[in-house]
Amino acid sequence: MVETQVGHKTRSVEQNIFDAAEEIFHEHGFDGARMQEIADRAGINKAMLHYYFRSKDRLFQTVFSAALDRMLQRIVEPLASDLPLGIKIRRFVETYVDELHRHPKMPGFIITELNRHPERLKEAALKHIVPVLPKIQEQIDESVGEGRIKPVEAEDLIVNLVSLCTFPFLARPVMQAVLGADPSRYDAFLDKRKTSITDFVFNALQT
Amino acid sequence: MVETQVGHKTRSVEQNIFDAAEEIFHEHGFDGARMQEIADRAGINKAMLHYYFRSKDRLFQTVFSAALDRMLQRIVEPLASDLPLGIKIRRFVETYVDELHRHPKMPGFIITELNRHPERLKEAALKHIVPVLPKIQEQIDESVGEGRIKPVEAEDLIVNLVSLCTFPFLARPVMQAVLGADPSRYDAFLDKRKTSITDFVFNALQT
DNA sequence: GTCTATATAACGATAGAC
DNA sequence: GTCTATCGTTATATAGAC
Repeated sequence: MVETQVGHKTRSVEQNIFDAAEEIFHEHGFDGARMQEIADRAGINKAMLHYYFRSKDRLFQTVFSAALDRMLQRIVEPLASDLPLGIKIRRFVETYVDELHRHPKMPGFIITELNRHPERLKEAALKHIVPVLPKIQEQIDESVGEGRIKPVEAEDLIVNLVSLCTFPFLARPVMQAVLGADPSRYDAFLDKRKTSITDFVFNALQT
Repeated sequence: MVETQVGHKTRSVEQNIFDAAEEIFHEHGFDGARMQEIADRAGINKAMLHYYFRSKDRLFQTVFSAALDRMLQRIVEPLASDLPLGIKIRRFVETYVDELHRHPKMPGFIITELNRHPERLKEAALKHIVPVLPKIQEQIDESVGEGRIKPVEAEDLIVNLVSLCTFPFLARPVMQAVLGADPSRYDAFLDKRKTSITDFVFNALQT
């Protein structure tokens, strides 16, 4: 019983550290993050960070891998399903934009850190995403054969979808200012885009 | 003549420092950049950086403002012209993607630093961009009235165009891996997108 | 203007008591 | 496991000779 309690307590502290590290790293990146700030937010001492994660680099790796895996999963999951192409696109945009609303800083975090250290992208993280491309291409070719949509490369279609959804979150400070919108109006704009992106893509594909 | 020489020499050293700082800041961001590395690349001593720019923060501000102004100009210039909407779109995509090929790291640099310090976005930088929106909206409404294109918000169209062009450069490490492409093939993909983006947008607008 | 040498502060990490 | 105290290093920035 004592061991179980200790076990639980340990897991809990480790989780507190992870959660705190996630917030700080997502906000400031690796270079801008301070171990002291993570410790403060976790409500523990700086030495504890090293006790549980040995080094700043290891702690970061843990946070980064979790973020990358989560984002890739959120992108692949709806695209890998067996739904018809149109439903699949609509479903992807809705679920992915919702995810971005929940974690607006994740794409910027991942992209910045990956540009600075491309070696952090492990092969394993991509295993489930590569086979999705040929599958989508099949669906496209099928619909094209039936004369229902215009021909398009699967690569382009997916890159377009992800770009249209992600970029307005990434570039929020500039875009919000350019559109002359306050934060809540820009949030509304982002959410409204769930339908406007879908319409835009559907129109582009329509024969 | 001596003063002129000194003047030239001074401007040249200052320019060397700026160029070096630009490379380092664009690559590592503010937090990751080291004054020593900038000095090394400029071929001068670390103390000189402070002699010419007083502090790391001031040197960064100079580099950042230059980057932001340049990017905004490259986006606004073709959009603010008097060309017909279709030509304008094609022209924008071509010139903007070319600019991105020349400076692939600028969008990531600007976006990262602006997310961390939104206060760095001065009102002045946006003065020339805000009036562009109503103008494009006019052009859209006109073409819609003539039954040549589908109705669309100018905000959405511009955000879509910038997203489609910029994101594949921003997320290069992930996207290149996902598409299973080597660097040169991904460069070809990016360049080919100049026409595929234009086609995609034209199709989306087509009645 | 340009250098060397150094001040000052902050960071990641560890030692050692409890 | 958790703390305090501190080590060793590195960062920005400055002082002062030339």
